[in-house]
Parts: sequence; C-alpha cells; structure tokens
Amino acid sequence: MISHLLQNLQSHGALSPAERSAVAALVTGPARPIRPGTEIVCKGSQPGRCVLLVKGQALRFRMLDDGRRQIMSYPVPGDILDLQGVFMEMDHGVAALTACEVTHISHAAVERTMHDHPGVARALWRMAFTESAIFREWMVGMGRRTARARIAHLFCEQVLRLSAVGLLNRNRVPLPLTQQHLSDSLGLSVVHTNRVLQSLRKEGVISFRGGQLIVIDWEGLKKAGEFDPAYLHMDEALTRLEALATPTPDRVLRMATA
Amino acid sequence: MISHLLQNLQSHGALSPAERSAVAALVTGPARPIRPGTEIVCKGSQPGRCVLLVKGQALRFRMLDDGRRQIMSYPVPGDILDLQGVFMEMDHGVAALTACEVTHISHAAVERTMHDHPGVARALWRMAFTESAIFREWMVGMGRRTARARIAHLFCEQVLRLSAVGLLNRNRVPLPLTQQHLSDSLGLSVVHTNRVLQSLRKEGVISFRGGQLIVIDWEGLKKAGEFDPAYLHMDEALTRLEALATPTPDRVLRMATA
DNA sequence: CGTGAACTTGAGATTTCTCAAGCGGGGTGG
DNA sequence: CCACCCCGCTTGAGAAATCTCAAGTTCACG
Repeated sequence: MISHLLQNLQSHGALSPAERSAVAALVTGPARPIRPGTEIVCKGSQPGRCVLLVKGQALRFRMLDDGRRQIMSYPVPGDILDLQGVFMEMDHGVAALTACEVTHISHAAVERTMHDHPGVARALWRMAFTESAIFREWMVGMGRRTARARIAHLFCEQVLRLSAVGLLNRNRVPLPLTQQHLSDSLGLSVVHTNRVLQSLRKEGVISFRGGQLIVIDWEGLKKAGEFDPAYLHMDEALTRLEALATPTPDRVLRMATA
Repeated sequence: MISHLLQNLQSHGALSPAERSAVAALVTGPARPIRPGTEIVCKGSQPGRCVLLVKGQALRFRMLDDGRRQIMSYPVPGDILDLQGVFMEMDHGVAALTACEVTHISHAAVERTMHDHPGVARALWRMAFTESAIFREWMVGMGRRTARARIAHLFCEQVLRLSAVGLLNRNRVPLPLTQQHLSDSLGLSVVHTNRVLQSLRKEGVISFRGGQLIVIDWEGLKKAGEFDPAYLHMDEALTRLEALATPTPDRVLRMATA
C-alpha cells in the first residue's frame, strides 16, 4: 500500500533503509475505497490528517462561482493529495477521477517523520517543488502555447508521470479523461478540444479512446507539444521512456487500429 | 536586511525569539546591488546557496525557444528566490525588475536551521505552499477568466502582496511593470493588454502610469478581477487593507488626476 | 535635438468560443 | 430482450475575444 509513496519519494533520490521504514510507518490505517467523482479532499481546513492516494487517479481542481472549473493537476498513486493541509488550509479540492483507494497519514506523524528523518523531509520538499514546477509548466502552456500544443504537452506529461508509477504498457497509458476534463485543464472549450483531438488522431500522432491513450508517434507528440521533460525532474525515469521512441512500424499500425 | 524575510515568514504565524534569531543568523554576507533587468537566478544547478531578495522587485519567468516569455510570479522583498535550489535544479530563472539588493544564504544553513527549528521549517513550507497557491490562481485566470478579469486580478494580488511588505501608501503601490510584463504574465498580447487597461482607466477603476498603480475603486477592481484573497493565506494582513475599501470621494479624485 | 523604449491606434486575420443540434454506445427498467 | 435514456462525442455555423502587423505618438534621457 505504501509502495507507490516510496517509489514516488525515491524518484528523485534514494532513501536509506531506516528512512524507508519510517515512511512505511506513516501509514497505519487500512485503505478505503472511493467511488469515481467523489470529492476526496475539500477546500477549507482538514481534520489532522493527510490523504494518500494508494490506487487510481484523481484531479486537483477549483470551481468558480458560475460553474467554470479549472483543473490544476492529476495526482497519481503515491501522491499525498493535501500535504499543504499540514501547514495551512486547503484552497482547492481534489476529486477521484477513477475508482480510487486512499489511506490517511496524521499531520503529527508527517511532522515528526520530517524532523527525525531529514532525508524524508528532503524527498517531500522535492515532491512539492516538482508539483510546483508542473503548475508553472501549465501556466506556460495556457499563457503562451496553442490549443494543439497544450493538448500534446499534457499527453506527454501524463505518459511520463504515469510511466513513473508503472502504468505505461508498451505505448499505452490509462488516461480516463473526458474531453471536458482536458478542456478544463487547458483553458479550452470542449468543442475546440474535440477538433484539435481529431486532428492529432488524423495525423497519426495518438489514439485516445475508452480512457486509454496510445502514443503512435512519440517524437511527433513531443514536437507538437514543445515538450521538454526537464521540469518533471525525473532523470532516471526518462531513460525508461526511450523504448517508446521508436516502435517498429508494423507494431505501430496494429496499435493504431486496435 | 533580514527584516523582510522575518516579516514574510511570520506573516502566517509568529516565530519564537530563538527562531527569529536563527533566521537572522542565516544571513552572513553583505547585500549586493543588482541592476534592473539582470538575471539574478539562472536555470540549472546553483552554487550551494540561495538568493534572498532584500530590496526591490523581481520576476520569475521562463523563455521559450522563439522568444515567447511566460512570467510566473513577482517576488517581493523578503522572498527567497530559489528555495527550490536547495533540493533540486532550478527549472526557470528570476530577473530583477527594479534595482534590487540581494544577499545569499547557504543551502547547508537552510537545511540545518530547518532541522533545528521546526517552526522555521513550517514557516518555509507555508511560504512555498503559498507560492504554489499563487501559481494555481494564475492558472485559473489564464484558463478561465477574461483578459479584463486577469488584469484586475493581478492588480488586486499585487496590491495585497506589496502591502504585506509595507509598500502600500494610501491607495498606491509601486508596480514598475510595462504592458509587456503584464502581457507575458497573463498570456495576452501587448495590444490587447493596452486596450483593456484603457478601459479600466476610463471607468475610473485604477490609474497605472509611471510604475505606480493607484487603486481608485477597490471594490470595483476586486469585482472586475473576481478576486477572493483566500488563496494568499494572509489573514491578518487583510484587515490592513480595509482602509483602502472606502476612500473619501474627494481624495479619490485628487489621486486619480494626480 | 535625436533616440529609443513604451505606449497607443487602426484594421484585418485567427483562434477560439458559443449555441444548437445530432449521433452513438453502454446501462437500465420494463 | 428490447426500448429508452443519458452522457460523452461530433458537427455546423455564426459570434466574440484576442492576435498580428504596421504605423504613429509620447516622453524621458543623453
């Protein structure tokens, strides 16, 4: 249950055995199932505990008064959804995108472990700064990239982040987003998102149906998204992706039409 | 020299005398002057020290290959510009907006102080999460608000943040941004920014000339920007702003035409 | 007085949005 | 087992926001 969190914390640098067991000791309760669409973390102050996403995918979002929604990130298994809640009130919510499992970690335990194990504190800081970097990158997209580049960029990012938690299978990742989700992430209307998506499909860059993203032309997708993964700070995980770089043509074709 | 940093760290909760002197001990070197436009922090790995902005205003930004720029925030005095550098490489740069003074804090001292003084660590976490919240709020703007609302919102935000470091004078703040800066912050073209700015002026909401922002109609500005300051997590500082809420009509007029 | 940066204006081009309607497939109640 | 329904996807067409290009203005400064 803790393995994704460990993987996550160690994705920027290894922890010692003592640190690993300290992290493992953070989780005491059982995993709790969450139905898709449920709000897991609400705006406002929280009881004295964090929520750890054990399984499934989630979305971090803010609603505006008249129903507009901005999605800010897509947490993956092993992410602590409200580390912010340890230090201050939450100013946004997190909802389950798919069926999820979550478990709790007390704020006190987080603070104690950070103090007793500086390596764990460092790992949490890196986790937080990486998420910050993702926010900035989305800002760059919404401020300075076309709809097409934004969509391609988000797909690249999700392929990398999901691959880091073992969800990449050949050139496919589970990406259960509706076109409405994409639109609310990227500041677009659903209609426009739909049209851009069609063009990416027609050009043989991706397939995106049934909650699954298939990368048909990784180089083309990176190029369309002006994608440079430096901001994700996932150095070693990147090499894993190179398998994706040059699938054989016939496999590509089978995947595209499957 | 350290006072803005202390003020900044304590803006979400007081520090004990011991913690305050520990923070004061972080700064050992002299302040160094920086000319406007200079890049203070560069993308990539840093020498083992952080940069503390002592005086002046800065901008956090990223350049795209073809010259497009996205500005991500405007650090104010007392901000540590590259706390991220303690834990990982910088993925963006920070440049001086005005003439600035900076000083350095060694990464080792930051880590040591965080470990020895949990209250300081907490304050740094709150600082980091508050900046994250600002990034998210800008995402909301660029994704889901009109040009007019984005501009008004940025003005509201800067009024509050600058007031928190003592730069609000009656209803004016020094805001030495060009229309190009505004555009690159909000994802707009300069031409459009110019036109929206004109309409805000014509309607008597603000004056914005000569590097100075004058708030003529605070309620109107907040409304135009759909501004809710909750995300800034500056509870006590907010009350200070209420003075701004209802300036007397004749003072408004003098200020508007000054 | 010349120069450059920032600001302003006009006009046409694009991107993206909104509204409105139709389609399709999976799930459910009869 | 089938009809219906809902949600998500798709399409069309006109409207709106915003962009680009290009030229002019203002003002501080040397």
